[in-house]
Amino acid sequence: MSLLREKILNVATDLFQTRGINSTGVDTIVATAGTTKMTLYKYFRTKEDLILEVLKKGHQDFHGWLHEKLSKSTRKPSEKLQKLFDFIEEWVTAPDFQGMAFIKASAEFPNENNPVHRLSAEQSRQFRDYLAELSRSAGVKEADGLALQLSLLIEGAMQAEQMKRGSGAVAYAKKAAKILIEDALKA
Amino acid sequence: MSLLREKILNVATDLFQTRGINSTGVDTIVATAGTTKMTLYKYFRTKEDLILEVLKKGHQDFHGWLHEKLSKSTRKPSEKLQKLFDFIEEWVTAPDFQGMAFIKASAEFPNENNPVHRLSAEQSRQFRDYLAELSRSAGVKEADGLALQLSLLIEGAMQAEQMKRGSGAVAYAKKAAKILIEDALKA
DNA sequence: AGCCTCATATACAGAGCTGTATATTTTTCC
DNA sequence: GGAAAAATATACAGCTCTGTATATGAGGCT
Repeated sequence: MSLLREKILNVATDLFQTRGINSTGVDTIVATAGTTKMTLYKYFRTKEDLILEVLKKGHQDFHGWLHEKLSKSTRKPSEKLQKLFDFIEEWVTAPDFQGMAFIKASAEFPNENNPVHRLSAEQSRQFRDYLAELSRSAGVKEADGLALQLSLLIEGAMQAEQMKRGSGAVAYAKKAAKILIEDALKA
Repeated sequence: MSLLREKILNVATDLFQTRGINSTGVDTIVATAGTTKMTLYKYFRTKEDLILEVLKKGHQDFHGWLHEKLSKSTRKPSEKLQKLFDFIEEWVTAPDFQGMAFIKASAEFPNENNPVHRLSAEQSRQFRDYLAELSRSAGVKEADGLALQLSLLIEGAMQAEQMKRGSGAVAYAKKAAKILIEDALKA
């Protein structure tokens, strides 16, 4: 509804990624968004609330994008699993990719009781569940196991690519995934 | 040489892992170490210096431990690659494991020009080089590729285990590694 | 004893941080 | 036009942070 709220969310998303969450003050956020603290605190109760909203939006964007891409690409569940890494590659090698929000957030808030950490862990689990669902539909018996392995490759590649752009990590993750998927389908 | 310097390093290592680097003030460090800021700044020029030293020590500890374990386990290069994930599992499932320092540090300092980020990336690369060396000695043709894939699994598993202790990620990483290694040896 | 190095205690400057209070301007809607 | 709502400008309280300055104590060495 509110343009300003969205603007603040987008600016915060960008700044958190490029400078880190704890290193980004609300003053910087409102200045970049071209508004004031009063407005920010009208839409978000605290900075922590803003962080949580940024995480939620980021996860929705990623998950929604991926799910739509997969849906449009093919209807056969077995092919979806094959296509998966093509889209992951597309996502990760996009020029504005700067790391996965929930991975970084969990590093900045290591305490397991911290709300930000909890949400990050929850999102990581949700993504793994989605991978398990894909695997199960594709006829993989040990779907949970494969899902975990694929998530390690994906999150590892995202981590690697964030640490050094153009690392080429995703291409190798893709090859590894192909081998693991084939093996899991045989079993 | 100095006991206090070591004490500060150890305390900082622990606090950085459990609370995050940016969220840990030097006041907290010296209070926990049972000393004062004057002493800390005698041994470390700035907090950034301290962070860099903590990273260096952490990496040396890990790399030294792993290399010794591998050396003592077997002399055959091909077996080393097989044993690798047993030791990784031992390291990661140790009760005091709280994530890999250089992974977290790169998330807290995303700017590629930041010294902390640079050192983190450097350590990540060094570890991958070590894996490539192991792979090459074991007779793997595409050693760099396998090394990258294994590093994704390892760093992904470390990330997962840090996010949620007892996730069992390492066990599945191990299985995946076995498949990938076999495949790479065949090629 | 006297010296010298090491560590401590304490205080503080200067900056940045989150969150709020107050007052003013702009927009919206009838 | 005129009232109600939304956004702004500005200031500030209270806290935490890094890094330094100053003055004091404690232990080893000759």
